Amino acid sequence: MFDQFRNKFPIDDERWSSYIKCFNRIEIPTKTVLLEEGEISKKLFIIEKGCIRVWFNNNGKDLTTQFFFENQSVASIESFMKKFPSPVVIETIEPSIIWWIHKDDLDKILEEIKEIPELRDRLINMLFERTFDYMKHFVSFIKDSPIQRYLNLIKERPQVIQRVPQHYIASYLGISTVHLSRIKSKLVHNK
Amino acid sequence: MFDQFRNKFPIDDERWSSYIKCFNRIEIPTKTVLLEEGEISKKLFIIEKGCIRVWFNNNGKDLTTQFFFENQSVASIESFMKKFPSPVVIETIEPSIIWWIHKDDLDKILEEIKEIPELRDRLINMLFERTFDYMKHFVSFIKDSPIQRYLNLIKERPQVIQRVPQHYIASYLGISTVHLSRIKSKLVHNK
DNA sequence: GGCCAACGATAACATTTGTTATCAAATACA
DNA sequence: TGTATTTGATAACAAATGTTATCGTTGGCC
Repeated sequence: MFDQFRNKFPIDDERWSSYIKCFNRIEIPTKTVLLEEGEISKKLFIIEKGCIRVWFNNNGKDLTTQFFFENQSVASIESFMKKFPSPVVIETIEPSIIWWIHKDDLDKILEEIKEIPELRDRLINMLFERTFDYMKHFVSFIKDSPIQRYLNLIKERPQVIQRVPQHYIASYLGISTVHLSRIKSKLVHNK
Repeated sequence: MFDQFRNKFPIDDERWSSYIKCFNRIEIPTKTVLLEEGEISKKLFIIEKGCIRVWFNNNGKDLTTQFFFENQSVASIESFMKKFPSPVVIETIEPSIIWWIHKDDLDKILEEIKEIPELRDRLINMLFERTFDYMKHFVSFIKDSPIQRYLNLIKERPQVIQRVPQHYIASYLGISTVHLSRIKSKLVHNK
């Protein structure tokens, strides 16, 4: 899981393994909740295998805001950073293998590797990689029609189309499942 | 304009006035464009009097993303920070009195006052004050109906309702002017 | 293998929202 | 002051989207 970082930076074996020890590996089934709404996020998750969605409850309907797959890291960023109660739920949508690290340990590691800024930056970058996409997704709600959002998704994140059940995709696009079905059928027939 | 900062921090008169000199005061009519789409933002604007809207062209329609009033500062943040071409237009919607400072001068000042971190932080905070609201506005597109967005606006930014022409408000809410009219009339009659 | 739940398509109807056109009121300005 | 422009309301119609219900398919699980 972490081999991509090994050998790239001057860290001796002891230190490396002390870092690795901070990570915990769990195997969990579909629909396992990793972070509840209202809970303060203290763990960062990294996906070895499987798929996670992040969503919140909006007047009884779930509204999916993000999907994550293998090698991506997941947290309720605001909650994790600022110790707010999380507005969102983090939940698996496939049987998954997840690594997690406690915020305290992560902070310690980040503090310790200050001397190797490239590694530190690369780590931080990896952790918040998806934040930019997240923003883009928001803007697309303002700019684009549902059909356009769906086409963007096909183009930019085909994994989502392939692996995620359609009703979660509908919730991500902000439309009803029926309407998503209609859009798909229109795309097949008219084109 | 800048008196709110004077006397609060230990800066001698010479230095203070050298800073003030970096700011330029202009009086401009309604519909003056302060930053064009595609231009690289090099000026930060502060409003002494008047009102500014930020918008972009989306398939021929303008889509307003933010409004600014007295004592707020305005820039196309991404463009200003990273020297990207600006995706947005910055334009007055009232006859206005604006102060502006060039990015180079601002950077110089921020560099110089590093020794007074409180002032530096307060300045930076002031500059990016509206970014958080901006985010909130995006989320509300996903969570709320147009009626709800309008009610939120009445509650949280009554100035916008009072001072901004209705078609700009509609464009900010992401609906047609006709629909905004309908919403208003529904609110008056049903309630 | 059989059953139950999850998933997805589709139809019928309701509601929301956009479009176009028209008119009245307010405002700017020559 | 008079006229043109901007602004806002409303009606009539069209398009987009939601809701509810039904049905067939798939897949997990005992």
